[in-house]
This record gives sequence, structure tokens and C-alpha cells, in this order.
Amino acid sequence: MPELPEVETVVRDLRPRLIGRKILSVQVSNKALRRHWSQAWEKRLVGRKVHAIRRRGKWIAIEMAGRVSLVIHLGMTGQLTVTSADEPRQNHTHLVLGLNRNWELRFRDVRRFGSATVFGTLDELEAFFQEAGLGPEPFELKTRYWRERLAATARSLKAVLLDQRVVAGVGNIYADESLFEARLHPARPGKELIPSEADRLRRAIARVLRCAIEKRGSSIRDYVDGSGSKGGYQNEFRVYQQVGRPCPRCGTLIVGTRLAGRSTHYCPRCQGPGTRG
DNA sequence: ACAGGATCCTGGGGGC
DNA sequence: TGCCCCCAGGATCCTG
Repeated sequence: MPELPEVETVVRDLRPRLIGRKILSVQVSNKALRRHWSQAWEKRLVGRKVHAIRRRGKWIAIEMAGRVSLVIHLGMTGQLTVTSADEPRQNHTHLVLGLNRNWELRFRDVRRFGSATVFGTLDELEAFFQEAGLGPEPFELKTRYWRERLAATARSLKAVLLDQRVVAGVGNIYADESLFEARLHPARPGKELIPSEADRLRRAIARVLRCAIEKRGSSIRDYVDGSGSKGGYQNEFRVYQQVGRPCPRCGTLIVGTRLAGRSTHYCPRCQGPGTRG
């Protein structure tokens, strides 16, 4: 599920609920997430106060006193919520941090493509992100960098947008919505774009993501924010999951295809294959 | 360098 | 009601 707008919404929700709270206990389910949980991590967490929560791409870093951090990726179906400890636990809850004042931070993940990892030092944390090779944040994309990355590749725009090493945080929904906003065909090879088209795409990505953050993300199925509520951007989709419906710009029917291994949606007219887009 | 497929998982929806 | 097949907001590894 969660792409940048969803992860950003979760992070903003968690901040007031988590910062200053103390971790009193750690409970882990017997099912493995994408990265194996080490028992030694529990001792590192217990007794610590939460200092800050940050997002990098689709990653969430919960930073504690003593430079310990809990780093979480929500995968496809991850949910990270702060709830009263009295609230019944849903199935597929894989990590529960008991907090003071009877609160709990819960990580639920039906498909278990998500992960939770603890780092003991800032160096470890930085090395982890370094190794991931994450590209810049979409809101900090430099014109020159973006033009050059596109010019250097024959891959489709769709594949480039999904590549976290080129730009961090865009996933399948916002790739399609951004390409529609920019009036560019998802199969266009990056190096075919003229500079003005590359710039248009860069601005489209930022515009779409900002709008989605405003609507608190997209809830298709599993996504919920930091308090367990759904987002609203699924009502704003212009091409994603809109196959057979009229394009909001020109009325042509939206079509679906498969690109870069993912379902892809676009308007064959507005996003026609020509240079003009 | 790049596309495409398989993989890790569970559950929902459609067809029969 | 049940079964079978396909699909899903991600990421990674392998093949050709």
C-alpha cells in the first residue's frame, strides 16, 4: 500500500502520540516479517523515550534516547498505529510496543512484506540508508539531476518512477497519477524526453504527492493512518483503477496495461506517445 | 542495460 | 456454499 503520502501521514500522526512516551515492553509475534527480528533488540528498546520520528522515502525511523532507532517499512499491507492498550488486538499484529499511560504502538501487517529493524547507533542507521541507495526526496528533486537521470536511461518512465534509487517514495498509484498529470505516456523511454517534459514530470510528481498528503493518502484496502482511519485520495484518482471510465480531461476511456511488472493506467489520448505528450 | 518472471505472504473478488 | 484462479499501495533476485 503505502507510498510516500501514506507514510508521511502516518509519521505526522505518530509524532504527537509517540514523542516523549516511554517504551515499557516489547512483544513480537511468532511470524517472521521481511527482516528477522532479533531478541537482543527488545532490551535496547525497553526503558527508552521516543525523541523523534522521521520519514525517508517509504521508510519510517522512530528515534529514541541513546541514538537507538526503530526503522519500519510498511510493505504492501503494513499498519502502524498508536492505540489504547485496552483496544482488542487485530489479527496479524506482529509487533507491539507497550508505552506509558496505557498506550501501545502496534505494527500490523497481513502479508508480512513489511519489516522492523532496530539500530543501536546513528552510524548503523545511516549505513542502512546508504546501502539502500535511496534517491532524493521528490520535493527536493533538482532540475539538473532529474533531467540527467532521465536522459541517461532507456527504461520506461513508469520503471524510472518506481525505482527508489532514482527518486524515493513514489509507488504504483502515484507513478500513474503523476504521469497523467504531466501528460506523458508511461512507456516513453526516459532519454526521449525533452527538457521541458522532464521538468513537467518533476513538477507533476510534487503536485500529485502534495495533494495526496493533503487528503491523507489513499485507502484502497488496507491502508490506515496513525490512528486507524482511512485516507481520502482514492476518491481523487484520475487514472489509477479507472480503466473504462472517461478521462477527466478529454473524455477518452482510460486504458490499462502492464508495465515494469505492475498494473498501469493512462489516457491514450492525453498521454499519447508523441513528444508533446 | 533492461524487460519479464518468480518470490516472499494473505485475503478479497469473480466465475462456475 | 465451495473451489479455483487472479489480483493487490513493495522490493529483490534471477534469467535471457
